[in-house]
Amino acid sequence: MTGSIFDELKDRGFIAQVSDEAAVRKMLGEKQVTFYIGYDSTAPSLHAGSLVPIMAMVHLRRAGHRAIALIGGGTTMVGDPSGRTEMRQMLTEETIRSYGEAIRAQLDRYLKFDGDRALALNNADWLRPLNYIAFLRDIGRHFSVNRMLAAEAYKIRLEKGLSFIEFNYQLLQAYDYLTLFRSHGCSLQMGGDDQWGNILAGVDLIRRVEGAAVEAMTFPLLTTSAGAKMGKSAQGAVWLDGGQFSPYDFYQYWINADDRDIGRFLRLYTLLPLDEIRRLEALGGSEINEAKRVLAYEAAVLTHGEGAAREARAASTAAFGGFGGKDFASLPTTAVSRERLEAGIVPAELFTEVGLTPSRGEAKRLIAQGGLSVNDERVDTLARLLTLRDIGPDGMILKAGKKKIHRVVVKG
RNA sequence: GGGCAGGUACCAAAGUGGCUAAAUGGGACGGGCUGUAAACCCGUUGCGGAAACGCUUCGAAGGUUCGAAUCCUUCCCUGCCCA
Repeated sequence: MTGSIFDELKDRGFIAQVSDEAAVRKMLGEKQVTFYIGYDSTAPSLHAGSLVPIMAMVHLRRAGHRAIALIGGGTTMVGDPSGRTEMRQMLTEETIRSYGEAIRAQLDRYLKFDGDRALALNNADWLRPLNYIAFLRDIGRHFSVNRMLAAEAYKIRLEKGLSFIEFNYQLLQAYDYLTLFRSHGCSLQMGGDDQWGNILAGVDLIRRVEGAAVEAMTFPLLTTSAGAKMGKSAQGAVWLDGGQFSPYDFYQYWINADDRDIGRFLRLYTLLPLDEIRRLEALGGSEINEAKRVLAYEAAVLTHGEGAAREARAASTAAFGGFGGKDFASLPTTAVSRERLEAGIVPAELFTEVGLTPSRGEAKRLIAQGGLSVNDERVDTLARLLTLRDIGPDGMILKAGKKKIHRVVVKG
């Protein structure tokens, strides 16, 4: 048991609000605590925005505590209105189930579910069978509509519209906490700061029903220094699934971080000791790129494993570094048939085909603006055909803008 | 259930019969400068086409018209007020 895990989290910037700081510090320092974080199954993969709660679980688990990752198979059917301007799209049961499984598998990579110190549960197991009337009488009566309506989380929705189904979300989440308290002795719930109200509702419910004191803690909702939401890139969401967002792109996401974010990100998204982080963030000028490489590599190791992280780093160095090994093999690559290359392909077609541009029109626009290049030579005419001759020993390197790179090789 | 106001491109928001692929702002993207950063400057921003031009888009479906985001009908959805 690491006595100072609470302070470690605090120093790393993980803590936004705590129900009772002294009590939480004490319990985390004295005994094994069972804590939980819920993940709703709204997408087939988690993205970089979920990394903070994941890292918090990793830290706590390493410190000897017991982690419960709660897959929201039941709550996702209702949809959390907190902080949203509109109602979530309703997903089918089947979709929710498959998303939930994918997310569970993803979390397993960080938490290593062993059924003892780290376990994955699904709230569909206890929410689905609920009886409406019984639930209203046992649980619903403890909730004050007046108080709920006054909550910040509902403010926007009271202006734009809030349906009854969503209004129930908080009760279900509170009931989750109660259930985990009863079945697993769970006494700490964490989540993003937008979950504060929902989490406290659970704390209250447990106090009223069980007369027990349990705790709550939230993580800051991060934006980048440029004001963007965490986890959005030019390519869209920064998925943690390598199939949806390649390790190379993942690595690049961190490399491209704003200078001002480096220290913060190193603390949150790597397990490096604070001393080392302080050294890295002190680097000035272009040397800060060294810190970015460490951040990108460490983050990639945690999410994609050491091998993939190495490859991503090598590809990145090859594409941008100038010096060092020319390891283009790890760049995202597409194979094109020999026949088509012999005939020649117009750039707009090939760039769009490999996904560097969303449409031919966009590709043409970029050509007109000097934004496309092949083997580092600017494409300045729509007509220039790309052929076998453009394929070098490392293939043909296509670039859209300065940062989006793709490699084309001959098929077979 | 009744009354009123709305649903326009990624978002916000103009447009009320042809000059509108649709003003403006934000966002995003590209170029320049740099350090694969920020700030700043310039540019682009429906799809196809080298272009001429064609095609699809203004909640949905029908209709009027030479011509519709704009007029009519029905339907779906949202907000406000009343029940």
